[in-house]
Amino acid sequence: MDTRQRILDEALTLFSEKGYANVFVADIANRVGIKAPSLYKHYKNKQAIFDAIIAEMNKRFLEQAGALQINGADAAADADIYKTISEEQLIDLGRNLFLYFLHDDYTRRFRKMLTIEQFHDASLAKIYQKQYVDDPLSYQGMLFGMLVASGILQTENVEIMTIHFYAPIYMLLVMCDREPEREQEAMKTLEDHIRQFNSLYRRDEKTIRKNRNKHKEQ
Amino acid sequence: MDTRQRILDEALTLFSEKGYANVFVADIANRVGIKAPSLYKHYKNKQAIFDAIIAEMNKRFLEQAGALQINGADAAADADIYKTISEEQLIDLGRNLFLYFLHDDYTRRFRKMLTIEQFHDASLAKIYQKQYVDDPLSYQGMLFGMLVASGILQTENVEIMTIHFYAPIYMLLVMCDREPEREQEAMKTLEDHIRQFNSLYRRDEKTIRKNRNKHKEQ
DNA sequence: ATTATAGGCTAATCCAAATTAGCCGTCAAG
DNA sequence: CTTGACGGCTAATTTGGATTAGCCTATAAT
Repeated sequence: MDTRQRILDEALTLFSEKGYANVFVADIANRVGIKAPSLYKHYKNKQAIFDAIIAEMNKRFLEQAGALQINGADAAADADIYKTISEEQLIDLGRNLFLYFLHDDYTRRFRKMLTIEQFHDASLAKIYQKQYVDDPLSYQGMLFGMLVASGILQTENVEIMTIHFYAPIYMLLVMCDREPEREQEAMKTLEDHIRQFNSLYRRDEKTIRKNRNKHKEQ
Repeated sequence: MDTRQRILDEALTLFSEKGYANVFVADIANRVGIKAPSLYKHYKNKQAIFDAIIAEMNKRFLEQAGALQINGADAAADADIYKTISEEQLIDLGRNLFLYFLHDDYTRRFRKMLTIEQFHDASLAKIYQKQYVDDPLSYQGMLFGMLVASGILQTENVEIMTIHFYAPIYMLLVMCDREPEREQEAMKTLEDHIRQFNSLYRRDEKTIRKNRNKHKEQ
């Protein structure tokens, strides 16, 4: 990794721990192994480092969105994958989402930084909201929409069902950001949550039979 | 309100919008209507202002906890109140919780400040977690425990049920902190959420009958 | 070989913001 | 009526930290 990139990396680490205003240019330089003035060979000033981090995130984010689009286009195939999704697979789905967000180094640091900086600037708030709330809901919502369509799950309102799935994951995630020592507890809760979610929303045989009867009556 | 108190008040407002490090002592003084050096007649330094805010919050918080204890002690009476809770009353419960957290000026500013400062210091993280996650869950959990005991709601796991109730409220709350213009949307979602929660967990007549049969069979 | 560029360093410089010094008016207690 | 504490002000002072100036070396291109 070249110096220019290492600066971004170390700056992100520091910003995510202390917030922009509490990080000194000299701190960043130190971690990179150079002196503060040398930073200015790479970035115009401190703000430019922050902006570059946001820009890089936007880039990664677009790539990721592109990847998701492909999955979206391939919805039929995805639907097949999940057509027979078991409780254990559902747990895996949630656990993977959770652990990816929690442990992916870049995602985690970026989220913590945005948590601190979100009120400085409406645009940062929007990025946070999109990346850690709206987009996961929209992606999961698409998935659950398919599961409902194929009769695995049942609900009158897929969006609310998706919130019921994701909101606990989100709450546990931000809990672990602030109290990492509670990760074990969070994993346990996460699993219990998804089991209960599954038993609440899964279309069981009885219900299917009941619905058939309803059809006959009409 | 005396000057000493007004300083805390204005400081909290500013800290909640910009974070401690981005607020200048002169900003606080300005809003109070005095000059920066005069602040030092009331507080030793900037940090002491922050500490006093935390101390005051702890005081208010203990009072509140005391009040809750009283309710807890009076659990039998509370149980009566909720024994016949309707869907509309459940929605009110959630809406009130949500709107209190969102609109109570002190709570809102304090929460935003802690959001920004939580990673500076583990003790701040703990306060946040306790006040906006653990305590609401524990209080709601107690309530739902009673509702289950009195046969209004049914579940195998009250804690998870409580998370299913509260996590969406929490997620909508922090959404409104960062994008206040989405409050209307959040209120709508909140209501839909609770209706669906109600229909998922309410022990309906059919189920009661089913359970009676189960008893007979045994 | 020469030169230009990239990227590092040390030693200023600059500046904003916290804090201190020291003065003054007011008012309540003696 | 006078004195001392309270709380305000202006004018320094201090300081920490961002940024600039100017120099040096290595390396890559001509």
